[in-house]
Amino acid sequence: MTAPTHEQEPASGTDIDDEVLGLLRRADQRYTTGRRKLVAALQEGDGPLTINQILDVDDTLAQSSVYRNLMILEQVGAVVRIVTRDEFARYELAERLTEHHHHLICTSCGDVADFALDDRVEATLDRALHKAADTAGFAVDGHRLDLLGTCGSCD
Amino acid sequence: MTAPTHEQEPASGTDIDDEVLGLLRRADQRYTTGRRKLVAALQEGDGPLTINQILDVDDTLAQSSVYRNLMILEQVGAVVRIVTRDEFARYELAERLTEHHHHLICTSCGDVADFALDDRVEATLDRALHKAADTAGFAVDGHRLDLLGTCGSCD
DNA sequence: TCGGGGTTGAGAACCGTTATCAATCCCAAA
DNA sequence: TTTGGGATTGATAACGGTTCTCAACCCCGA
Repeated sequence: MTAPTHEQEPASGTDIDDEVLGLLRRADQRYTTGRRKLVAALQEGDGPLTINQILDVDDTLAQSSVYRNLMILEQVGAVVRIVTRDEFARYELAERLTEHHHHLICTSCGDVADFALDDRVEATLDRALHKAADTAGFAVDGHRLDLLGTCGSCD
Repeated sequence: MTAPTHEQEPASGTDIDDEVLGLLRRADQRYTTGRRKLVAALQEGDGPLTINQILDVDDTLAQSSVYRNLMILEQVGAVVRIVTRDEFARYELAERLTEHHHHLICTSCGDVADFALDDRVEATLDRALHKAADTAGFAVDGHRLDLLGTCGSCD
């Protein structure tokens, strides 16, 4: 989502929890058990998850709480909300907690997987984007690049 | 939306109408007055429009008909539905009727404007994307690149 | 001119999401 | 440890963008 701060090693495991804890604290929010389970569920998938996918991963979570906590985690900067083609929103951990990446969106089943671009390509892209934005009087704070097509399991 | 078929000159004015007419005919659909007005409204804006923006441009159109006809025009390949950040979908003429381009999405007011990238950048990007998609067993049929930031009028 | 299938448009229904609010939990002070 | 009180939870109602319904209308062909 955000322009790459190249080579910020991917925090993993409890590192992510620490980071999320800090982000929540900064906003006078607690890192409750439910929120921990939510973050854990998001770490599971290899791409952004819908609410239903989250509830499938952990059926001890309540739908309304998941919605509310995802909203809070997004405001705090720990989670990003993504809308693709279908009617469901998807959520994933913010790049500050993972790595800069893009999405493979399957136009058949709607599933979304992550992928990364070569750093060199990413750099030239970033340069071109900033130039284009400047001429349009637009202040960039990130870009979003998705690939549309058919995933392996839909062949 | 679709990978660039470089240098297909932008059909304009009645050319677009002719093209849309053909697309509709091929699906046994008529190009009625309402649909013509809809296509005209989409040509107005310099970016994808929401339903409300369309109704503002032409208040003789009925909301339910606009929704239905946009759906039909999308199935036929004349229009593309776009979802950005907010809760409103946006619609624009398909690239086959215009030109390959990308979107400047203002995270403040939600407005969306078009912009194009240098052909050279577009080409290297396309190459890198296809390579990435191949290794993921993904059949590409297009990409989507958006710039997120603040537009001029929101400074 | 007439017949009939496509199209229209006002309103109802749908469904993902958000707001509500009483019950519960958890931190901090005593 | 106990207790008070504000944050959090979760079942449910409300919301709103979009889709569906269906009678009235239009338009093309015979």
